[in-house]
Amino acid sequence: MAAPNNRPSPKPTGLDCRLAVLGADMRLTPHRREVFQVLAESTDHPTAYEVFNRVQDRSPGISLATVYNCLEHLTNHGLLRQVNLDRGQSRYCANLHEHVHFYCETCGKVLDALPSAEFDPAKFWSLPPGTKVARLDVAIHGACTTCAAKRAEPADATAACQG
Amino acid sequence: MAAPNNRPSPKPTGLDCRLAVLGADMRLTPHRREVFQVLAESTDHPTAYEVFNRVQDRSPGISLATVYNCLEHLTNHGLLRQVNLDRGQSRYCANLHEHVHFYCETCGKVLDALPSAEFDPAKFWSLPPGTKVARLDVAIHGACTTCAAKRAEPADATAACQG
DNA sequence: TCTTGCTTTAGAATCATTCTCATTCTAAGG
DNA sequence: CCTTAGAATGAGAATGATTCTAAAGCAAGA
Repeated sequence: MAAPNNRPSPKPTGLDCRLAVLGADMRLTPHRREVFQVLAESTDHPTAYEVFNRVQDRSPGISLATVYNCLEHLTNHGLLRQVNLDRGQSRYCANLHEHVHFYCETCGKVLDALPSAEFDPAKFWSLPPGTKVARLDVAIHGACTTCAAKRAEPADATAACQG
Repeated sequence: MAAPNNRPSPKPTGLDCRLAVLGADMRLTPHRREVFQVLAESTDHPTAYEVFNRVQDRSPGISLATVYNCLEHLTNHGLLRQVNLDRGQSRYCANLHEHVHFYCETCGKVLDALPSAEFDPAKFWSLPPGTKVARLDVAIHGACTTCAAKRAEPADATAACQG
């Protein structure tokens, strides 16, 4: 059953609705709610450790292991997306709309990029017949608006590295 | 510690040409050549450890650290591509043609998928104006021909998980 | 030959993540 | 309210991939 917690939220917010609907078979503990809430309020794709730091403001006693557990559960239940760019720490994202990630190689910022057109991977890349596509993981690497502008400035001679 | 470094390549093969042209400013040591050769002969996107094992057949004394060094250098000089699918070991790929990777979530196989049509990321995903795209990292997750066929068989009832 | 600097090596160190296990909490039944 | 089974939590250990360190090795130029 949808596990309405013992007493936490007096009125189900949009957030809780989402949690209730999508994670129907998951026990919604306060920690999980707060981990999710932190992600829902973030647009910067925080790492597990950053989530840990932010959740600590509300739940000072929470442990990093619990944050990892919560992130894993929420991800497994389709409430979060794990974002892996290169090697290094995983990042997490509560934006469940179909989107891809843009990674600024200069400042490290990660942006969501929404699809602006219909897109069928099988149309653009030749896969062996019979292959079944489950999901597409796209990371666009480059320079964000700010960094691209900075690099274009004539002030720095070393900027002439490449187009 | 037997390092037969005193012997440069006898005659430049196609492989060496490629190494010479692309890695112009890189010293081409025997170990680097062999690491590259192993990758050039592989189509299965081996991990660093798998490369290590294969290189050991030719250079029994090579260390894992050296393999990592070589992989890093070759990657930095544009002779190899590092492939990161989810978290876990990086894989390496000597196919420098524009392509993306298909990852079979059932058997773990990684296939190259060549573009079958012109493709402009900025056309399909809305990026802020001024953004500069350097490269696209696409991983198509799904089931390869063999695994998809197995799953479709009526023998296993649990296969009905999803379409 | 001597110097200088890159390469290689073994092992230690690092870092993110996962695991272990004792403890605590939750939901349901009495 | 009390009990109980099972899930969640926390602290710290363990893991595993990768990187770093320090000490040789080797190559090319002076």
